[in-house]
Amino acid sequence: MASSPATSDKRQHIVETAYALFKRFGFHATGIDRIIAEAEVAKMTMYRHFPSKDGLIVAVLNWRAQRFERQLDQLAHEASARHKIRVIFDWHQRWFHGADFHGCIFAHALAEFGDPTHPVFKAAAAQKAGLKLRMQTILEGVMPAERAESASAALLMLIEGATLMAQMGRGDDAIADAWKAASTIIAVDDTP
Amino acid sequence: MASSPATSDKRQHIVETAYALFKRFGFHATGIDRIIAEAEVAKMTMYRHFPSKDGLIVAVLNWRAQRFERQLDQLAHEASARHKIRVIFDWHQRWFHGADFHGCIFAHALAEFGDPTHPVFKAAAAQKAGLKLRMQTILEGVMPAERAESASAALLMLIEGATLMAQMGRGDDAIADAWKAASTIIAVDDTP
DNA sequence: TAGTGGTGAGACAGGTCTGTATCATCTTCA
DNA sequence: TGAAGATGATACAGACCTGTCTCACCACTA
Repeated sequence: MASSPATSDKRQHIVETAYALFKRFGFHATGIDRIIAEAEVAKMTMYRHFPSKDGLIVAVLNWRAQRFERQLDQLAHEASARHKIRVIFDWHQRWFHGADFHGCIFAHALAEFGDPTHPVFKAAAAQKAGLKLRMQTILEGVMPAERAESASAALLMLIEGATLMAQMGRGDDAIADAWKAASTIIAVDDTP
Repeated sequence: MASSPATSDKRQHIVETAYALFKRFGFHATGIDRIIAEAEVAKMTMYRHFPSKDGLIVAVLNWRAQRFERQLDQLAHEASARHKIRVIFDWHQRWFHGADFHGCIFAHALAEFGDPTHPVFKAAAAQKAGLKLRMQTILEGVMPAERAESASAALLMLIEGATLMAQMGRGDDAIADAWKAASTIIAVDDTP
């Protein structure tokens, strides 16, 4: 092999450990020392795999975004557009009920790195754009492209808003109300 | 007077200076030294008015929430519930176009202080609850209480989501799409 | 056996952070 | 004039931050 398996293992272990700490305590509040202590690796091991803390954050966000996309891909077996959207909302409902739910790490990244030119900002914005594009593509099958564009934007806003509500402890009502609104949007926009 | 006017002036000046820095650079990334340098006050002056940095943050959030409520109060002169909600959306549209718009500072506070028992978290959550209650009260005049509860939750999610989109540079489309969706929600829920 | 690459452990530099202490200065009002 | 309170300026402590450096260790391989 080009690289030994132990190498990739260490790197991935650091990414997942950092993810758990970032999402719980935030990016600035989580120090390198805490990450390497929790991951039980030497500091130099971390800095050999990632150029800097910001580089690690970007790697964490990209890994998390890919996992998110993969999970939705595996669930996308429903026939109708309405059901496909519903599957996405259901995924969020289950996510809200997870033990270690602390809000959306991408939204948090946007909050802590407000500069649009910053790599962390870009990585977080890309995840949002990906989710919107996914829903837009689904809706384009049942409505004009222009309507699919604005409807998918509205659905994304509902999901983001629901995630914020869930972080404040109202996850159950949030996703139910969001789906009620989403259902209305799809139904109205679906019938020209 | 009980306290000299200069006292309140200094305190308020610190609050507004800290607000400008917090919303632009975040809470953890903004140090006390930078706040007092920008405000041109001594460090002890700041610590005489606020018990700690967290105390200053809470004071900033509470002041900003009160200003927000005051601004909406002044605009709430429309007759119909639909127009009253529209006024709130319009306020956000103007906000998005402001020169120093960097997203919602309350959402950012929730992101950086994830502990629900933390005073900063509570102050931020209170602002969201206040906005929802305002819209809920408006809607209760034209629909059953139960529907007003879930409709106001959906409207809040749309606003929060639109604010996130605006932070990513899509403010114009965001508020338009949000209002389109909101209009549908109000219209459908309005006719039983 | 000897070399090679990944790793662990920890010291270290240079800077920044929050919060406290000290003392001089200014304004205000009696 | 004199007292009192608010403020400015600055030094300081103790902790934490990111990132670099050195050296020893271990597994594997030629």
